[in-house]
Amino acid sequence: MKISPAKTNPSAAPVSRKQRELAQRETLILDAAQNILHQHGYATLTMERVAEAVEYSKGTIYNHFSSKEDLICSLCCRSINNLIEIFTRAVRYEGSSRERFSAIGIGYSLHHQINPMAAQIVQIIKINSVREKISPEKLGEMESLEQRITSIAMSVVQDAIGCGDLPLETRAITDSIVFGCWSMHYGALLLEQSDIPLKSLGFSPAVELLWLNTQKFLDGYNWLPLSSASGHETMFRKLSADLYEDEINTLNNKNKKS
Amino acid sequence: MKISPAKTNPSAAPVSRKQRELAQRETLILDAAQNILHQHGYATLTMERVAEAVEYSKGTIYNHFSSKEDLICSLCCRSINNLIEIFTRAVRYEGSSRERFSAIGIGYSLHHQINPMAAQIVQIIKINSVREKISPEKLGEMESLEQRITSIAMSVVQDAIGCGDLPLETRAITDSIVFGCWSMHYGALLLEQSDIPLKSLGFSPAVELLWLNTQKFLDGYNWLPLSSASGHETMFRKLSADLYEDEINTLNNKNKKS
DNA sequence: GACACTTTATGACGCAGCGTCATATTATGA
DNA sequence: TCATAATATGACGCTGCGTCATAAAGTGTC
Repeated sequence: MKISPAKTNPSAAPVSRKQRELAQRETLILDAAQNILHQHGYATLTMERVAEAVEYSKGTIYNHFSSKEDLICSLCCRSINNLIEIFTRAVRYEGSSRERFSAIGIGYSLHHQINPMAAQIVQIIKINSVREKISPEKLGEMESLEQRITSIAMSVVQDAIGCGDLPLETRAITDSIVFGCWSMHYGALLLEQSDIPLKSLGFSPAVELLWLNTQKFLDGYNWLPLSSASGHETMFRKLSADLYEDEINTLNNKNKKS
Repeated sequence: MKISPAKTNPSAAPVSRKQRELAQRETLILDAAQNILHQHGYATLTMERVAEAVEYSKGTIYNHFSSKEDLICSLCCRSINNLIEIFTRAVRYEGSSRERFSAIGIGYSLHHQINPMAAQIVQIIKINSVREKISPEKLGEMESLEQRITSIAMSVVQDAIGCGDLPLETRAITDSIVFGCWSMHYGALLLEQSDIPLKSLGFSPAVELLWLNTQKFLDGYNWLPLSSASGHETMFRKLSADLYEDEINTLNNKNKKS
């Protein structure tokens, strides 16, 4: 049983009604899966349940996704696409290179606070034995998205080097700065998501620490303008207000409800 | 079916022959599980297979571990215990506070390079739906180990503040430094372990980046003595040679084989 | 060593969830 | 209207977890 190409990124290719219907249903399925994930957790995400939610049979779901892992990978791609939009917004911000880079971090953090399951999914997708079950095409798609999002982050670092905000050392540092921030954010959000009792281990809220640490990290690289303790808060609030009004509202509503 | 307390940490309590035999078998089971994990990956780790490997029946395995997740959690505890030994070694090192703290990072990194599966296990254990299946006692045990290892790292930061190597700011920073390093290391090693093609995304080897970034991070906090590009390498080699000879040999042998 | 009784080991069984495939249903087009 | 192709369905096979009635081994007493 084969089915249309079903591109996540609808290229400019002409699409027939069939293809549109198919793409639509694919979205429907993904929405349903996301819902189940958010409302009842990963353990209850079964293909049967997804099928039931969209009122199609299991077989039909399998026409769209070659395995459960494949479906999850698609959710992951969605998430990265979402992040790409956020990153792009941050990069276009009118501010110093450091502000723009920091804004990326805030966006990343907000995205994961709004979609707590995203972190779990990303985490699950990274487990090798899970990866093995994903179709090569979908893995390729995810990889190319990762490529795109990485290059967005790297471009800001390049800008900073270009305009002298970052002292140019002999060694290439673009990758190390991006990797440092990525790993720090990734690690911090995973640690927060998992129900490790950080608080009882003596830690302040992860999101706060993450912001502070990112600034210290950039200070370590002498990324101008250097931060000051008082400047931190101001900058954080400014960037949040200027770039992420919607996200912050969403987050507040979410917290209110629970 | 109940069975003896089976403490992982053999407290000074008098142990009967029975209890000793039981503890021994528990070790046997854990060894077998670890083996399967290392040789054939997570996907093939089934309770049946473990039972077969130790030549006991499945039921007997379940006398020791209430679920598969419980068993994995025990492996995780082992891993943390291993890390505690490494951290302790680092803390006792005769050197500056910064060297000792950095040494912790190196040890953490080495441990995960030697036991690639450790990262995967830790990752798996952090997924909520997995956690739910672990007995509260074992989770408590793990938590207390996490408590211990955290406090070891924190103690070095405290020392540094005490002796003036770290400028004392108004805000408590002990937790933020430890959390920053933890998240950076955790994130970096997870990213490396997962088969994300970091190289093709334009990144240098994760372990190198991790070391550089850790130093930049500590520089950002003004942890004396500040690092210099040339000093990095020297310090790294010195610490590795002085503290982790065994680990490095193990690692080299491992790489030679493959 | 025989017996009663307790403790421990066993693997067949029930169950859940993934993925398949023969069959049923619907769409297309001549 | 009918033939043929495309798609949907859900019963089925399979794997792996965890249970529990039963078997086996151990322990203590005479």
